[in-house]
Amino acid sequence: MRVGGSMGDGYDSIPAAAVARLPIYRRVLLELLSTRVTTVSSTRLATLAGVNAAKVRKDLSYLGSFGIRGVGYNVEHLLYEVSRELGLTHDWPVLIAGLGNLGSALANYGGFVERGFPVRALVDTDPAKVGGELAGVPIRHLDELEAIVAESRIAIGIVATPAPVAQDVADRLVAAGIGSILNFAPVVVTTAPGVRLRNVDLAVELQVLSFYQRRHVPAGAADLLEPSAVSGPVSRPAG
Amino acid sequence: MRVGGSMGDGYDSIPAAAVARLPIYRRVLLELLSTRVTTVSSTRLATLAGVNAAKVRKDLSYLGSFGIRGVGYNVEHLLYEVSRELGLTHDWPVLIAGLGNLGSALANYGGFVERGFPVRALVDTDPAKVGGELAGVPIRHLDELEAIVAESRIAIGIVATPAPVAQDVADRLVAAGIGSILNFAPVVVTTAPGVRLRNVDLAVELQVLSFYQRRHVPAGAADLLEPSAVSGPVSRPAG
DNA sequence: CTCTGTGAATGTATTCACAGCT
DNA sequence: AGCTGTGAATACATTCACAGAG
Repeated sequence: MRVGGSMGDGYDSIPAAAVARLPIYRRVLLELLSTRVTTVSSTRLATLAGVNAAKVRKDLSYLGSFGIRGVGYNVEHLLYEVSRELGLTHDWPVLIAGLGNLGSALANYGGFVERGFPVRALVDTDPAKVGGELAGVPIRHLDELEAIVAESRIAIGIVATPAPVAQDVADRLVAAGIGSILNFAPVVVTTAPGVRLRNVDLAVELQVLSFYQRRHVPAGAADLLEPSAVSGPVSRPAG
Repeated sequence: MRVGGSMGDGYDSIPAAAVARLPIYRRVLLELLSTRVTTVSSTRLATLAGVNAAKVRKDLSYLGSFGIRGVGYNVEHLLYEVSRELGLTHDWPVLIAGLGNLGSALANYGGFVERGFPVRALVDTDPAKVGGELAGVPIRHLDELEAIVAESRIAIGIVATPAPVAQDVADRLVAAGIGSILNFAPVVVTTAPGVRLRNVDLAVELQVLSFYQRRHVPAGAADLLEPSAVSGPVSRPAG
């Protein structure tokens, strides 16, 4: 994936790769807590998270020394520490900009609110949509952004617009004072340094799978691309 | 991120981190092609992809030497080479298992078919859904998996079920002969070696953003978690 | 004896910087 | 001159392996 370097502020002492795994550990810990398990070893946590035990111990050691040698980690305490490190001791209200197929889907998807990211505002520019609502949240016009961000204390903006307007919308979100942007539009957007930004492409993972499976072509599938006549003239020796 | 190691087959000479970026380059190249640009330098490609030029050149060098010194890369030819390397010279029909909020959303999302992953089959176990259709694709019962996989030449199975049944469904997909699985259920699933598998959590990126923004708490947000009474008893020195 | 926490070792990824082609 | 392709250098991440706490 696609984890960048140190994301701007020079504060992070925790490696980016470890940060990216904390949410997985947190999910496992929540599951363990709900099944009344009170203690967990690095080995068990590793199995449930799909990584190896040394990695779990190293990752958790960046947060402090919360385990007990010979015993393991207290599930509830570790969950608290991981949540605190991730900033998930409180909710982060999000706004979704762009309510096409993907935006609507994300607005209805319960997984965000479940993990502490309630969808508090929806904006679009389509007059047919503005004034309506989705998942119980009113749809307002993109132009009202500043007011919405202020009144709803929005922390993170999710961009789910068509590619051609994604950069524009991201710029407006930043101008409205939003400090973090998650971009799902099929284009890379950029922001001024200081704004936390992630570009996510839902189809990337499929394409990666396709790479690793490419030697097993499904029989009978038609080719879409051929080495075209135009690519021939590129002057270089064959091979 | 969340890229694993070498994904099983010992063939890959291309680093996993580079593979994960090829889809981004491909997207940029498609955009350039549609705007009639015929040549692109590593610097320009890097800007559009949101990475640096040295990385672009190194990544592309794993595919071969397709650039022209002093000039740049031929857009159409490079697009072909990248597509070929990713296995995207033909479509990869996918099946979606589980049609709750997320599964339905993915079925309606046009981004998959646009990038060569047509949704050819939908399965669920809910009698109220089976027999109906979504985005023009009939919904069938999970039990018909083997037949569906064979008749529709399914290459990749997408799991979007509730967490408790995700592992079961993944096992059935593998038993039905599917070689790649993309799991969106909020739980880590595992498979026998040889099956290509990616576990994706849509909320992970939000949690990572929350980590990097956690020192800027939205004013007035209520705390959800407190150091609980239970976490106290963990015996270790403070600090 | 069990299991954590962590230095040291190893393995990957990124970046530099420049030779060499156009 | 401009730009690629790539060894060498650096930075980052993972894994090993074991001392030390319980």
